[in-house]
Amino acid sequence: MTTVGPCAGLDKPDCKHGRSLNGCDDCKVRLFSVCGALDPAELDELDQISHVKIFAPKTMLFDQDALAGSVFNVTEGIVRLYKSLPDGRRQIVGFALPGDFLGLALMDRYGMAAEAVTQVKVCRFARPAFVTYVDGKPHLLRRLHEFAGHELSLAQDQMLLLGRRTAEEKVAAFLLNLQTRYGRIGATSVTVPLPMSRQDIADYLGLTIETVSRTLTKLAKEKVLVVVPDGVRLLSVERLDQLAAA
Amino acid sequence: MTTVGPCAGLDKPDCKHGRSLNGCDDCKVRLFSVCGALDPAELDELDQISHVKIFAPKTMLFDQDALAGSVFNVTEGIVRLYKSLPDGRRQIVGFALPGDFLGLALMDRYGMAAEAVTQVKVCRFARPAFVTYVDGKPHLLRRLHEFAGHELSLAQDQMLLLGRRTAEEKVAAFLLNLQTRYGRIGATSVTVPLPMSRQDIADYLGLTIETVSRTLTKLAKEKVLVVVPDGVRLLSVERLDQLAAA
DNA sequence: TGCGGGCATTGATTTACGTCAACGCCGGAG
DNA sequence: CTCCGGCGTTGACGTAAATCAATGCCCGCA
Repeated sequence: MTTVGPCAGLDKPDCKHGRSLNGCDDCKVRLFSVCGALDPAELDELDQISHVKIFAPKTMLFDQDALAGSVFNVTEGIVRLYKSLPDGRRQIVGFALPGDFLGLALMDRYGMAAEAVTQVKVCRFARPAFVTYVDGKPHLLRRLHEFAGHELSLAQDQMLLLGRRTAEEKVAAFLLNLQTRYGRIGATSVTVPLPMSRQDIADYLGLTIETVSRTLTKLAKEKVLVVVPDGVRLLSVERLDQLAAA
Repeated sequence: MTTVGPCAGLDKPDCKHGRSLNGCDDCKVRLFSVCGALDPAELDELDQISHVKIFAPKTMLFDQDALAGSVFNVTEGIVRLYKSLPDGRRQIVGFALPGDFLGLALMDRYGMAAEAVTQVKVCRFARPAFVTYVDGKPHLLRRLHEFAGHELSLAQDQMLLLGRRTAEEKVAAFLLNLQTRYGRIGATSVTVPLPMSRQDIADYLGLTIETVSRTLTKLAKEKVLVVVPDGVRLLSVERLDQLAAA
């Protein structure tokens, strides 16, 4: 099955110069993602410049301030996006789930680093090719802009969370938010997987691992949730909502 | 000078159906703002749908979650943009200076509230008219998108600040940042005006007024700056850089 | 099957920042 | 000019979360 020639050594046996067998057609996240704005012909064209790539857990998609050579559409797995201070303090600015687009701003440098949390599958596009592609498609640019606007709004919510909420409120909001996002990509459940480490959660919420851990145990003691391996099971979404809202 | 008829009661004697005498031509911030992407003919067209409006200090441009009826380009003064929690805790997500655009995301609701800090002068556009205007102008959409990308990047920097920096680092970064922004709109000086209250600064940095005040006093004692009426004079930008960076 | 190394939890203690409270300054109203 | 109310500063004290420090758990690996 593994081919020789231009495809040798690529991640997937169904490689067709880096694309999956049916290209975007069988993409599970297309409708949620920026690609949802495209008609079949445009999708085909996009297919030509896309490359499927798989990243192992803990590998880096790109580094903070590196030249933005590519943009990505996440199709499987979870990516942590973060900024670091010279002394090592880290702030995770977001977790990218399937359907999320990395490099939305189309700027010439990534302003943050991106690392695979789980195994991650992406559609990669060379930025110049993607920008050229977008140039003749105002509706796609419009869609990108909508996504960017949404991101901006989320970023501002996160500012409110980081600046003005208590540890308990932060954790509650985080869990609910994650549950909602899983739901949108078709994984509705009261069991919320947490593939990222406690350190990741802490760096996302502006806390320490100890505080995250203590807060989860506190919520567990209050029967709001149960801590399970690699996740939590929510017992009272209602109560969690209360905590997160005010 | 004050006209009767359709212009009666408007803020400015040079009113021409809400526009200033020379429209965008004499706009001081045009080149810094999204309008910088437009050629003279387009500018003229934009002029037709713009209305100059003046807001007194402490008046509201729009409220959190209100329907986004207008978008604005700030031409004079300072606007605070904030989100509030039901219990009154507030996070200022940004201060808009001349040249800044409010409603970049073009979404149907403002996600935040906007209040004039000083007297504020804006170009107001009805959102539907503006969206229609943008629709035929991909280069303007591109420019809006660039601005949104920049905003997003700033928001992420602010997350890092809120989540991972100390009070002193926060204040230092805030002052330098503001100085840089004043510089970009042609007000380069080591004296940084602070027209906003201590409460505003605190709500921007995720601190209390007391901590902001104490931190400024501390920096003053260390001869890094001098607190002056409605501002600070920076004595050692170098030292401030050190504090802000790491 | 036992060993080693992350990762998470838990407890004891510290601390940066918040809270509470008093006071001073300044600018507008009478 | 004097009073008043808002804003900023300063000090004393409290506390949420950080730090420091074990200890436990799980999982890959010999």
